[in-house]
Amino acid sequence: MTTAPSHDWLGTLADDRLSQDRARAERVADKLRDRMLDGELTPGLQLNEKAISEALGISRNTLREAFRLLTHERLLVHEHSRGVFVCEPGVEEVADIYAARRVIECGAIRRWADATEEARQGVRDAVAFGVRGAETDNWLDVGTANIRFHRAITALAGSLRLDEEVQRLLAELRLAFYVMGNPREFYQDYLPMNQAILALLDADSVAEAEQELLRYFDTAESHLVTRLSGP
Amino acid sequence: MTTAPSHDWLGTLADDRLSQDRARAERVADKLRDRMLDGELTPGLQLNEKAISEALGISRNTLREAFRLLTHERLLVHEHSRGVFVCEPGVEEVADIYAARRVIECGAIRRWADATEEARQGVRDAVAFGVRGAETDNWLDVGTANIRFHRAITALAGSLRLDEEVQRLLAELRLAFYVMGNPREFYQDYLPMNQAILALLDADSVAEAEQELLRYFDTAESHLVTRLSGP
DNA sequence: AGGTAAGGATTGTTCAACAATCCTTCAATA
DNA sequence: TATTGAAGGATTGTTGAACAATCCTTACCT
Repeated sequence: MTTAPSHDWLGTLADDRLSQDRARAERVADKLRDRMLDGELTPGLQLNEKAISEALGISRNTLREAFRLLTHERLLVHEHSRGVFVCEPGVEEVADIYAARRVIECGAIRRWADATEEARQGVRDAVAFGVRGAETDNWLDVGTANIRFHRAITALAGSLRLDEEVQRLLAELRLAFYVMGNPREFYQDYLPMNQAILALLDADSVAEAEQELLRYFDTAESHLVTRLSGP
Repeated sequence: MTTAPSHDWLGTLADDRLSQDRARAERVADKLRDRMLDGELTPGLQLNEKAISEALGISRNTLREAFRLLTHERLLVHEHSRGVFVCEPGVEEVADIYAARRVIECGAIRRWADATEEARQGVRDAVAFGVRGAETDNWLDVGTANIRFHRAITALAGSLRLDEEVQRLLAELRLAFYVMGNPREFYQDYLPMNQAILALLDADSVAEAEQELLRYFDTAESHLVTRLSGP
């Protein structure tokens, strides 16, 4: 065997290994999840086992395993002997999700002073990313920045399990967001709120920041609910 | 076809339907979970697919689905091409779990006034159940009462998703509890704490109740950690 | 119109086979 | 002796097929 040319080679190798290491079902689940969060697979749609497994060139069993993974993430619902469908969160689901977020994120933001400097910087980075997106009129970035912001808030608590749960909740919410047509109209209101929260945090006014965060939840939830129950 | 004799027949049928409807995998998962929480399947143990599927008289596929359910509950860990193992929570895991519980349960208890009367009664019932267990020297009941208490506290927030997450966290903790030999010694300290918290809540001293809850977390966590990192 | 029976389509479950991977053992070599 | 490498067995990963169970549609009959 010949020795490979000295490159910075181990880094990319580790990445490859990581993606190879993952089970096929997980990669399929990733693919489907992307399609769902992009809005290509719209809520309510039924996913046909035979058609999809043939299209992806995998067996039905493997696809079913991918379905199970996404069902656990609450992105799909499984109805016995009927099949799997893309979740369409209703008003109750949205209320439940926001109740959970209120508890988790408000509890996390209160740890601002105790959090690591790294975690605090994560919040600042998320806001900065959103500002840059707004300046360049990239409203898709503003949307992801908003999600990043709330994940950063959660990370202040320093619990991986909490982070995962919030990630699940946010993914589920994105399925509800599809009813919002214009993302700009939806997100442009939230960026200044995030900025305000960060300013309060940096001024060590944690209690006020929490109040502002609660206001955000109220407006965002009612935003969604009126759309869902409206026309 | 002959008509069935008039019985109260639909009730039992619905039950049957429900239990039939429950996938076989879930029943298998229940069986395995019981064995794990009884301490029969000790942390670190590998679960062999072939042996277990044959012992239970089910197919390997069904067993794998049961494994997935338990993996999602974080009672099992799955290592690619190596198999599934019973989780053995270490010090970092315990710290992570308690960080999450602090955020969730403290956030939930603060909703005492806003919660439904039903939810508040759930907390009282859990404490009462523990008291009864202590009076009759049934320390197993005191243990389950403690778990019930914390689930009831969580339920004050009114979010099913939060309830499920806490249930997962508590199940994971029970795997760590197996290192505690004597359950009585472990739980008898916590019952009076729960009583004190309830008394404060019923006196509408929510902030003090939260402080007491935090103290509980501190003592319980250090209890566990010293055992885990000690001998 | 309403109920019913047949049929096709889809999902549920199991099994057997093979590929891919990991672990152990053991021998060879520096 | 310690390390490397290869062979082998054991376990998991994935697939395809088969059949049962269920749902949905259609067409028919009263």
